[in-house]
Amino acid sequence: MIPPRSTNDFPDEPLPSQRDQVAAVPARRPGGRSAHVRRRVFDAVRTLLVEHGYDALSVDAVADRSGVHRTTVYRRWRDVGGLLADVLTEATGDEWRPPDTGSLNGDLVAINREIYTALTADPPITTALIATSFRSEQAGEALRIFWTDRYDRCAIIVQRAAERGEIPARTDPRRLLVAATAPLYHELVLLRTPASSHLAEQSARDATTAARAGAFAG
Amino acid sequence: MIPPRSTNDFPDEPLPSQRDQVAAVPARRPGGRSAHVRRRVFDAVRTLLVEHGYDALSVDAVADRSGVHRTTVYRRWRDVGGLLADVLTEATGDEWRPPDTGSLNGDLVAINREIYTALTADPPITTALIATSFRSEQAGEALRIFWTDRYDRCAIIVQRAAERGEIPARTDPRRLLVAATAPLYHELVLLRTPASSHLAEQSARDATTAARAGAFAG
DNA sequence: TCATTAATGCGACTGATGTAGCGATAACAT
DNA sequence: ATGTTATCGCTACATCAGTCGCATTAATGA
Repeated sequence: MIPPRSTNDFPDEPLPSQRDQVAAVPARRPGGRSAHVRRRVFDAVRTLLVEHGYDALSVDAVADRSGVHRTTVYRRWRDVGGLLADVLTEATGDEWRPPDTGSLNGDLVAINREIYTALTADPPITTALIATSFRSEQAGEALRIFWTDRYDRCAIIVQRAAERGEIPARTDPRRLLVAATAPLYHELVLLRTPASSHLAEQSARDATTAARAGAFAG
Repeated sequence: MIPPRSTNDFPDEPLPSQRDQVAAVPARRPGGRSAHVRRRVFDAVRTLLVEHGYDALSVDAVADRSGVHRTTVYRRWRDVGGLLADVLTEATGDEWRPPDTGSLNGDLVAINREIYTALTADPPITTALIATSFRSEQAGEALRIFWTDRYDRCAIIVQRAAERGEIPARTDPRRLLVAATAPLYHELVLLRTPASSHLAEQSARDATTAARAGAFAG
């Protein structure tokens, strides 16, 4: 349905072997102008998000704010989902590291507090991103990659806990992490439960208890 | 922002004490035509959903399909979210009962299989409803009510397990049920993980193990 | 039967989203 | 420097969601 589009600008220069071909891919031009457009648009997206929330985020608003023309934004990002996907992707290559508090429960609590903060932030950018992921292929894919990356990085927490002898060695990291964090997303995003701040600690504690009892090791 | 609107048609006749008041609420007319419109529109929604999926569901499409005029649909349901909310509400007053297999794990597996089936159905109506709940107040509220009702009804499962001595008596039903079901929603709806059919059994088993170990009782 | 008036039908209108064509600008190669 | 052309700016257009005012129909009460 939706034609495949690279959200990243100019990820690679054409290979030298391609330069001489007849039907060569058009040469890209990352220099100067395009980069400026990209930066101005991203700044506009972030500014609009934190100042007026997701509802104020339309392609037109971003275009007005950034000074870049409407059609240019549409051409390069297609829609709001593409914009958010690209901004998220740019932010996800960061140096985030999982917590290391010395205990499984402490690590899980730290993670859940981060999630809780993100999901109850105002304006609710994370929730808006999740909502957008249902409407935009690009946003959905970007979010999926983001989460996969985070769960992969957090696997070390489970490994360390196993090495300390807190939990069985065969414990599946992803299952444990999902069990610890999913209730937060479920209550706050899907069920829209009035936020209770000890939800983070509670879910972490329940997951720790489960892991110690040998769950996630089947 | 969004003016409150009753999604249910003619839930109550005006009270006798209101009939003589000067600025009385306009009398409703449930007879014949309105009911026909309602039924035709609902049929159109359901038909479009199962035949062409959520993407084909617009107010205009429903109006065309049902033969009811655009503006009438807009007036009575406001948007697609209102339509879905009303259809869901009509379907939720049913006689659904939680499973009773004789064991906590059996009951949780049965529930999770239902959820799994719903979330992997094609066309993905449940997922579409969740997506819509982010855009429509009415759909969000209807879904919230639906889920709250289901979790309330399922509390009996936890009670029975406690009476059988499977789990501590102080186990919190909702926490246990959320722990058992949330990973399904998380993987299938949010993370969009390629569906693996034993996810239902696995999550149920992990939650059972956790409950036996005394989680959800703090 | 008949008057009243909800509720619907109808067409026109607004606003927002997204696209197409084309000229203008500036990045790159020579 | 200079030509080529990728990219951008601009205008016009198309589509869809949603609303408004008014005419028409039919449910209700008398």
